[in-house]
Amino acid sequence: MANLKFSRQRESIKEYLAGTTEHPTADTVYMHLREVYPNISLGTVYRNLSLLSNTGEVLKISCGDGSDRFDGNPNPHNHFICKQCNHVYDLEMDSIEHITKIANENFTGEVEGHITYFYGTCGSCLEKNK
Amino acid sequence: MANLKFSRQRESIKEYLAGTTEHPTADTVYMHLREVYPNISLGTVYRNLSLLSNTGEVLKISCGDGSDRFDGNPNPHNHFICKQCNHVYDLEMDSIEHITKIANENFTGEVEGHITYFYGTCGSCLEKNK
DNA sequence: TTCTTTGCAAAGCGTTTGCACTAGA
DNA sequence: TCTAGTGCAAACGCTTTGCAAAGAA
Repeated sequence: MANLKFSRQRESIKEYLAGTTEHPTADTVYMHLREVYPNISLGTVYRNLSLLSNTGEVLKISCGDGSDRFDGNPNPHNHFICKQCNHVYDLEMDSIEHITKIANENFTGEVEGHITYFYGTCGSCLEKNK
Repeated sequence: MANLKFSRQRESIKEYLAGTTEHPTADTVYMHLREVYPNISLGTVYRNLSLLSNTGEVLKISCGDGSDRFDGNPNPHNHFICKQCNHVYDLEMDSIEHITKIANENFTGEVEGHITYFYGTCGSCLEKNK
């Protein structure tokens, strides 16, 4: 692809994402980056986030409820979205990669993979509801 | 919820969705409805589509690539999205509902279900690529 | 009549883009 | 130097919304 040059801003975005498990939106990333680079623009954040998610260094989570979220952990793992507080959690669970094979069985085409989001109510919301 | 009154437009939207396997976007629905109701507005289409997807009569598919798609088949089934032509196909495959149980095993909260989209290359795109 | 739905147009929201300038190699 | 990245602001695409008029019960 194109030549990449170092950029403080991009580095800082990667750093921030690597250090949080919060799955922030682009706007949240922007808010945090502004503490370090007060002049950074939202456009730069978007440009770098899409660049990083294209190279696979960052994961883009499109849960279809408004804005996309980003995950600094590039290793394959699953996500849980709380219906109540909308928080996104990482799931530590056994692999479900076999479902791709199941999908392939009766399909005239090539199923390469899948995107799965689990939903329900998270622990702290269950607690609040009591 | 609220009281529902009959509406020709809503009925026509349901009818159109029930008669296609194309998983159209709101705009596509609008284009088709205009052939029957030339004065129908995009707002009406959006209002009815979200109403119908709330009651469960219609399925909303948010694949995160721009616009949402709608499916007139309310029975649980899985979808395949072609990376090349972006078409959405219904998958006839064995149930994968057990993955919800797998997700629940080590999670402090309540996993109720999941949304899964399979992706890859569809049959007709594979054919074209030859 | 009463309350829902409509058409229209404007606004909203997240995201992308054009451009002149800055900064990394 | 040369090219990639930046800040800014405007534009974009999809969706939602306010409002007065129309339509169903």
